[in-house]
Amino acid sequence: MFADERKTQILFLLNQSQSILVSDLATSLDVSETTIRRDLQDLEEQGLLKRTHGGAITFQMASFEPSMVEKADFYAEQKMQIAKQAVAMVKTGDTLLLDSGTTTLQMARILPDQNLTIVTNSLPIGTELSRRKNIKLVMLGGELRSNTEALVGAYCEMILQNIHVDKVFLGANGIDLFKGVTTPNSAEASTKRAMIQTGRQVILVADHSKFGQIHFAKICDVKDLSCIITDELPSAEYLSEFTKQNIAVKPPLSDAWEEDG
Amino acid sequence: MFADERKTQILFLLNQSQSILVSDLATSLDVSETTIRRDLQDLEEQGLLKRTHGGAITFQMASFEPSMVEKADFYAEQKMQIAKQAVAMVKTGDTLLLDSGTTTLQMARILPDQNLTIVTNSLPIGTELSRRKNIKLVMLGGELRSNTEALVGAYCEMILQNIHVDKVFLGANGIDLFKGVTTPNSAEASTKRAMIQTGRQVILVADHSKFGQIHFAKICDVKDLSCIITDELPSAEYLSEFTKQNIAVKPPLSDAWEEDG
DNA sequence: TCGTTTGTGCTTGAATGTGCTCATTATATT
DNA sequence: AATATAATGAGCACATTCAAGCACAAACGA
Repeated sequence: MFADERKTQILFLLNQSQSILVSDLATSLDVSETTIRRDLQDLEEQGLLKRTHGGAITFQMASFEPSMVEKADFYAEQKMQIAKQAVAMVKTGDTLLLDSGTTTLQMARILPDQNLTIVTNSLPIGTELSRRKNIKLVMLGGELRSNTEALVGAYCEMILQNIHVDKVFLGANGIDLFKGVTTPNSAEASTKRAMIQTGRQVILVADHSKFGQIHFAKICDVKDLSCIITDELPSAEYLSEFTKQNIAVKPPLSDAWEEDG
Repeated sequence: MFADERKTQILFLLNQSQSILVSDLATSLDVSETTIRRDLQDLEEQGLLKRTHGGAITFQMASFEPSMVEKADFYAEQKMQIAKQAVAMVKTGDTLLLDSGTTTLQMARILPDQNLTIVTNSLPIGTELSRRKNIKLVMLGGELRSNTEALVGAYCEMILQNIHVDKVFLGANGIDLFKGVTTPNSAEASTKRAMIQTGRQVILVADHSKFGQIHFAKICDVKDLSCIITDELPSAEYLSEFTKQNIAVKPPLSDAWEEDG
């Protein structure tokens, strides 16, 4: 039996049972386990299955996303990476402003229960943090936008004009070198703009898909940011511009960084 | 079964019941509880579920989790009666202010999905109403008091000074003819006082146990109320005083009432 | 024939997955 | 508020599986 025949056979067997053992394959195909492992490695590189310890499984078996998780949020894992990076910037005693958004919500979830003051305009973030003992929570008020569960408007901005925080963690839908940071809704853009005014450091959290996107309402220019946390380095063009404007860019993989911006 | 298969299975089971026990998972997946805990830890890190003591819950579930205050509520049934009475006073198009508290939370839950504007300083009420399509929600901002999940303080009152509503539904801990309406916390009392200023009609929702009680911080005099909704008629002394001051008293059993006060 | 390439199997140290124990912490009970 | 009960996390031990390097053999072209 040729190697390619064997690989086809492996895929056939796998599709029947959804998961399969290296040892079983070795027995039934009458080759050593080493050979099977090499085959599985090839097949995984071709994206045809997912290896596990002791065997392999189909992608349907491996991926939780499609039907399982309610929100078909494809970037859930990346957002968690970004959230971890962001949380790493937080120090005990800090006063933070968390904008509404899924990434900042993840941040709130993994925020350590240390002495902190958190300001937010996001209802779910508020609910999440309301149970924490060592976190002092200040909600911004205002009208609720139901799509984003964010509070916006004049009342919100009225409070923002009266506070000052150490770090603002901002979400956005698009980042473009020329058009700046943008979002679809103008009321939210206005609120986000007010948020930027309240913070010494403005940190944008955005996955790589946001680079190059442009949406209706402009929030600010790229130069108004102190730091961008993302999951994948943007193109050299973006990077050099960020460097020129002294904006720190933090992808999740690296470890040590300076904490200025 | 491989670890990844097992994790997929965990998510599948979790999505069916919204919450799940470590012990049940260990039994049905035939591994030790230690292993299940490790799986849950991984899944939590990926942002796919929220761990609790003894198991895990979905994020949707997490925001519904009843607060401590609500659990230990002996008068739940009475409060539901009061809430029904209160909701009966609401008309389409009304602008309402809902104070924080378990009775007003019940109100929010049974509020018909008609054209309404609701202002509230309660985080759980906000969460409850955020899903309603025909209700425009305005959150008051401010610092969160963790016992009551109410927003209080200067920022809250700043917004209150800028709004006006048709009806204020107020909660309190004590009602006494001489000492007035009282609550244990002075910050909340101050906020409630500001609420009273914003409304044409001030409706107090309070079960019968509150009559005669006096707490630390005074909110207002009895005469400042337009209406009291309760579950059991108070003593003749109270009733005659209320009548004298033209305050409507509404126990739940009766049906027809005039809607002035 | 030789040297090279390709496929396969073996060996070994390292990595991974799992379950157990026990001190600590969270929750429930009184 | 104090105690009892249960759940957790950290560390350890054990078994299994893996990756990488080496060895061997068959296939192939010169």
